[in-house]
Amino acid sequence: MSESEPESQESITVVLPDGSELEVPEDATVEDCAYEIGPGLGRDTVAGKLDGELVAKEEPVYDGVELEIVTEGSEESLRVMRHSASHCLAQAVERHYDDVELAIGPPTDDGFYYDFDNLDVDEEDLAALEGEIEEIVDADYEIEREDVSIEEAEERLADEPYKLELLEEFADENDTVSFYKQGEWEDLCAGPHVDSTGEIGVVSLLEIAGAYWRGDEENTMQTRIYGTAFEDESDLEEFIEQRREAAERDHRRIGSEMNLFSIQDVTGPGLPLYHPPGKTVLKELESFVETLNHDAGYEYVETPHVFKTDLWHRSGHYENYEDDMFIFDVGDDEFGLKPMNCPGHAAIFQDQSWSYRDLPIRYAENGKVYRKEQRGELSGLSRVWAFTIDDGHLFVRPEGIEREVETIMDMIVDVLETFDLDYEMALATRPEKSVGSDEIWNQAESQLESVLEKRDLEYDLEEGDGAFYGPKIDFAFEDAIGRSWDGPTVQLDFNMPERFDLTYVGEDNEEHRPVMIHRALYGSYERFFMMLIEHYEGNFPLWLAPEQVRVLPISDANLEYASEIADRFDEFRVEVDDRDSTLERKIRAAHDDRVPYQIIVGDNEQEAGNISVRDRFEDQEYDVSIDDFQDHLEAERDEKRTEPDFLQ
RNA sequence: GCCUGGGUAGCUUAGCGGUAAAGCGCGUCCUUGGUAAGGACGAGAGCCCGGGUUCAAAUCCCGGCCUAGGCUCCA
Repeated sequence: MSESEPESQESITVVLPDGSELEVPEDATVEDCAYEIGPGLGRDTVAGKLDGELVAKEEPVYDGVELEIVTEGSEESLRVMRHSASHCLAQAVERHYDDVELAIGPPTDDGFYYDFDNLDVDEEDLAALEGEIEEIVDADYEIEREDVSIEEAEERLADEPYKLELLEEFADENDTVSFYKQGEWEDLCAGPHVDSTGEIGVVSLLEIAGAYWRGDEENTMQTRIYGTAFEDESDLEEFIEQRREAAERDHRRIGSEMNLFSIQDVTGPGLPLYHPPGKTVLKELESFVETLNHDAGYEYVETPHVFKTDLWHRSGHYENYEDDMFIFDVGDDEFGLKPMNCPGHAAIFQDQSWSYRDLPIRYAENGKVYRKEQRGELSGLSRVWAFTIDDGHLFVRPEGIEREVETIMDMIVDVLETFDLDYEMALATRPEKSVGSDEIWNQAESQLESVLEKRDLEYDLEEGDGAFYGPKIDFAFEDAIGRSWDGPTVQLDFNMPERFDLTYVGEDNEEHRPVMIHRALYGSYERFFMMLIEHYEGNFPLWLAPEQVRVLPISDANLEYASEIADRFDEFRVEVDDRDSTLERKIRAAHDDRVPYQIIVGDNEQEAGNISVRDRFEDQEYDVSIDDFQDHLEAERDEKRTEPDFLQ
């Protein structure tokens, strides 16, 4: 920050990213500053960032601001270029269609969109619009910025009701607004933009979607056209390739190919059916947490899928969650499918009296829950109506939070590392509206913080982002192609114990209120399973693979030996490919079915009493001893290694 | 819920007013094959459901169901 030197009327100070300071005249713009640093930088300037906010290069700087110059080739400049591309889209649309009303057209993380009202297009029209955009780019119109008064803007936007609505809001804070003009077309826009349409690289329109004006379903539905733009063709091709790769990992496709699960019309939306191979994977996942739970002193409980709504009134779910619950009448009583497992567990705890010596109590359940998400939100296994949580609820003394949370964190880290997932943590603290005393909040938060500090790992502090009933630690992890997912959580709850009037008798022989901890290691099995399918592209580690080994006899003269071998490996999920087919086809099939290991047996193996082994990386080895391979498989499975590594 | 696509054999898709197609998979047979597709034949489809238009509908229209992608990273 600037020193206490006397404030000059003629010059102000801006702070550059390296911490150095630059003196510039009072009315200097971002671009002026860039030229001040160097003429080369001045010429390359696309836009600027003032205190982190992206602005046009024409924007004036102010005293003490942290200034960053955005130049060509930077990520920010790509955003600027895409924003300009969205203007070209709007220009093209207005050339092709009459009476269209413009809404907004910002850049996004991987492209841009523009929203229009009164526009009727379908996907076949996109090619024509792309062609028009190309012409606009080729015409190389200069993009001119103009600051005009509010009154002047109102006149210019007389035919644009949505723009007028926006303008009204800006009018409160600004005397002037900016327009950007290219050729015959102009738009109310804060910018920044590139200097001319010729600087826009290659533009591609992707899809049409509906979008509510300002995202509010009370408002009219507009037509949104999504597109993207890149500096050059090869970047666009790479982008399309990435989308193709993501599509190839789509768990719905792989799930159907591998016969993992189905979601059928007759059974209803968002209600997945797990087929034997899929349930095999789930069972492995279940038994993994069961081991962790057992080691950490959890006891398994089981609660029904349906409860009288009395329970949901008591837990508060009915009041807060009614629209998302499946509720129905049976005779004179009202029942509801459970949207969460915690009330059932609280009811179990409540059923007897407890001493401080009994605590902590740790209940676990693979509990299926039902939430009536909006139909349009449902998608494969990632958004469903019925899903299973590897739920755990702990009832602890307030001073015992730290110790328990520490154990839970160990379990979570164990899980994430087993699947080779990089993760981040965040601590969410007390929001404005909350229940519970200052004392308990402070005590809880400081214990959570202490757990995080001890790990010596970085974490984000999300102040005020906790639930109203308690603070929490959230995990997020990244999959094999860099996508980020919400992961496990540890959540403290001061509310549920109140609602259920949960107590334990302390050393002082007085009744005390326990704190409840909600925790899940996977979150929901459905979501985690989906993520694993896409993370591994269906190539599960040995311990998870629905079929672990396939025995391929070279000819049917070796069928008997093949089944003998299969018997030797019957502690694994092993199949014999006994179809009348060539070895090549059998190998191909085993590959397509993503089996980690193939055992190949022909006359040579049969005579020698050994096997040939091939893995999914196409490596192979002859004359393998059955015992050696068996030992290896056991170790690979039990250590939950990620890749088949016998031949690696 | 709302917008835009889509729903045809177990799977992936073609056909888009005039006799329902292909590849994979499945079955039978020939082939007995040594490291990513040998060959022949065959079975398999209320073309999502309901209504309408038409001499004629998988195809066009209306309604429903399911499904995919969207539904303020603020001009």
